[in-house]
Amino acid sequence: MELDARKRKVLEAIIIDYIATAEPVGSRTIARKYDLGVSPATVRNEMADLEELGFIEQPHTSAGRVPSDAGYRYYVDCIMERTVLAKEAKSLIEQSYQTKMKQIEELIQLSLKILSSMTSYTSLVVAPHFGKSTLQLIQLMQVEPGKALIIIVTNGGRIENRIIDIPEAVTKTDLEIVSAVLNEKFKGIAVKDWDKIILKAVQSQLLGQHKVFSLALEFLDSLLCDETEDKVYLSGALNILNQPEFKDISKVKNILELLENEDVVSSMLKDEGQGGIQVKIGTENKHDSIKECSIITATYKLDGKTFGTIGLLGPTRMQYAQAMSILEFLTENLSISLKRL
Amino acid sequence: MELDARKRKVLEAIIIDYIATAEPVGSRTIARKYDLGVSPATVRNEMADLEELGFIEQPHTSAGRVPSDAGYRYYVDCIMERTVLAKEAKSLIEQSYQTKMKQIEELIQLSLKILSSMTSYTSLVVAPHFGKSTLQLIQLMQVEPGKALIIIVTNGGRIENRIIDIPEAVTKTDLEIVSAVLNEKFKGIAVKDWDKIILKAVQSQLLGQHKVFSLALEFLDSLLCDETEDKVYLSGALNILNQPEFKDISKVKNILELLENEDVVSSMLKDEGQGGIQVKIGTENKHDSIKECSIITATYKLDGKTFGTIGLLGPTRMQYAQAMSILEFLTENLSISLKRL
DNA sequence: TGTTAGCACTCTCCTTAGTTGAGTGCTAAT
DNA sequence: ATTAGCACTCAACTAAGGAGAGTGCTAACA
Repeated sequence: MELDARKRKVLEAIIIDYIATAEPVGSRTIARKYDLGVSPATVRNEMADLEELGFIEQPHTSAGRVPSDAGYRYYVDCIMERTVLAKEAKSLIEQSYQTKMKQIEELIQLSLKILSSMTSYTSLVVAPHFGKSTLQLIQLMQVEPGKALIIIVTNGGRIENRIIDIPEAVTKTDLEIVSAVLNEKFKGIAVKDWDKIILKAVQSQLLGQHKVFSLALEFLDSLLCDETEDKVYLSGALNILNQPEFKDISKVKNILELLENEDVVSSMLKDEGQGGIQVKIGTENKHDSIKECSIITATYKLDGKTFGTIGLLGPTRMQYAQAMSILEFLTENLSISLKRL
Repeated sequence: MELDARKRKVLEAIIIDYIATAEPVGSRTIARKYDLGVSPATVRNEMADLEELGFIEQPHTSAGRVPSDAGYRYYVDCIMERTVLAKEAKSLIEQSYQTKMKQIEELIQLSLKILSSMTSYTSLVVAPHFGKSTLQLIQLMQVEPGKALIIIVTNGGRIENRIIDIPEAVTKTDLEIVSAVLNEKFKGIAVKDWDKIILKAVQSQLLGQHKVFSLALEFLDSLLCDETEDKVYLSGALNILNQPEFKDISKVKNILELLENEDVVSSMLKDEGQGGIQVKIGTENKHDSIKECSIITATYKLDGKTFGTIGLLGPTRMQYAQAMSILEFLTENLSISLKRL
């Protein structure tokens, strides 16, 4: 759909003003504040056209106009120019990533904090499927007679552990043998590729030797089941409370409840499609409680492969240009930092 | 302070009714619903006395009465009888603890979920000071050349780990030697007793032998510093949104922000004093944002010693009797389950 | 033909005034 | 000591009357 230059300018003005004020925008305001060099009457005519095209709406007859979801969509796709981040903002992000971090989780948490504090929106991460990681180390050790600690380390510094009961007769040496065998079998292999068949095969092959093998394999198996779900992190959820559109407590409640449900958040973010920065505006979201929200998502990489999704949730009246720029720049930095781990 | 029987009955009726309805209670309601066998006029006289004593208040002249913090206090201390939990409630709790759990954290999270779902209040735990735990196992292992994983296990199944950089020259055997020495030095000792002096002593004693020692000790030292803070868990924070007294979004915001601050939550709960069940009502709380809330706390034990605090946060208009009973019963069960770990 | 001034019209928001009803405190009778 | 009766108070609701912002339409203008 092509709009002539003036209509674009009017639509842009309405959106920018509404994003800033959260108040319906009138023709006078536009004519004055955004010098289009035409009278309010002309603007009114343009507005009538824009309304017919579905880009703006009137809350009631005598109110100004408010952008519709379609309006925001057109703005994001065809009008908006990505903000060039101020040097200070860039160096703020870069410096935050300077601190040494040893765990992938810390990096993610840091990124979320930066994002939500810079944008005042809620930031979300759906962290990598455990299955995509490769195993770096698996080790069993005795904690006390009858109890062993089993620990695995994957690339990116993710660590999982559990204490398991073992027969009292099992010695440290036994545990070391088991560790050695498991390491040999699984090291360097992506967790998702330990599929049940391999696990079973190893299990039957080794079952005769030690009960411990089967317990360890049980743990690995449970990881496969439990950790098939993505892990969800979020930060700045309370920022929602600052938005005037959510002064109504029941809306807030619905959204916060949605955010507590990891599956839902995960499905909200994961719709990557192309990669790059994605924007979902208002009703483009599936879940009812966030039909007045927009979500901007980006993906980050580890070992060259797309790993997780990071997103920003705000009202449809969102600072798209700025938020997208920040998210883009931050995602780059995050990917670089992950590489260094 | 002694109240005569009828005043106590009137106060109790007011509190029970207000807890149930969140509406100011009038004399007529009391005379009718809670059969005291007297007329509203008599009740009015009693109410005037109770108001003078500071146990109830009038929001405005022509409204009914509302309990004051002092009123709740008197109710909790002198009038209320602890609810006897229904069998179903008890067995619900007991059954929840039947599932096998291997980590102290899982148990805590479970307890919180039970609490907040049974009471509809927000439940909180301030988890044991790391320093109180004793070390069960410390182990270093190589992840890849130049990187080692250091892991410690304390009683109660708490596990901490970190990946540290080590000189490439360090071999697996070196790491095992270091592990062995550290185990020997620290095993069975409470973390808080690894004070800096001992750490330093060990450090200077061993520094000559391996760089790894000093790195490992650095980790232990950082645990001492970082983990002096208590760990805070919470569940059901959104339950606050259901209370009519918090329909005002700014109050909710203040409270939720308070709950995000771990130090504050920790200071809110830790005021154990005697042990047993403690109640802090309204303005008895130090923090302004929860001056309209009450907190019920209890402590749970591990190895016979008081370990952590578990609490319930709700409006001052709280189901004290029921909440206290649930909390008490659950705390017992939690302590028993911890023993089994 | 596109732009603009003018104007009547609409509709929300705010204020004011009146009404209702719950609940009190006081007084006098029991 | 208790209670019935009554006048009084005050929040909450309703209705009515501006005020103001903004529109759409028409007619004049470049």
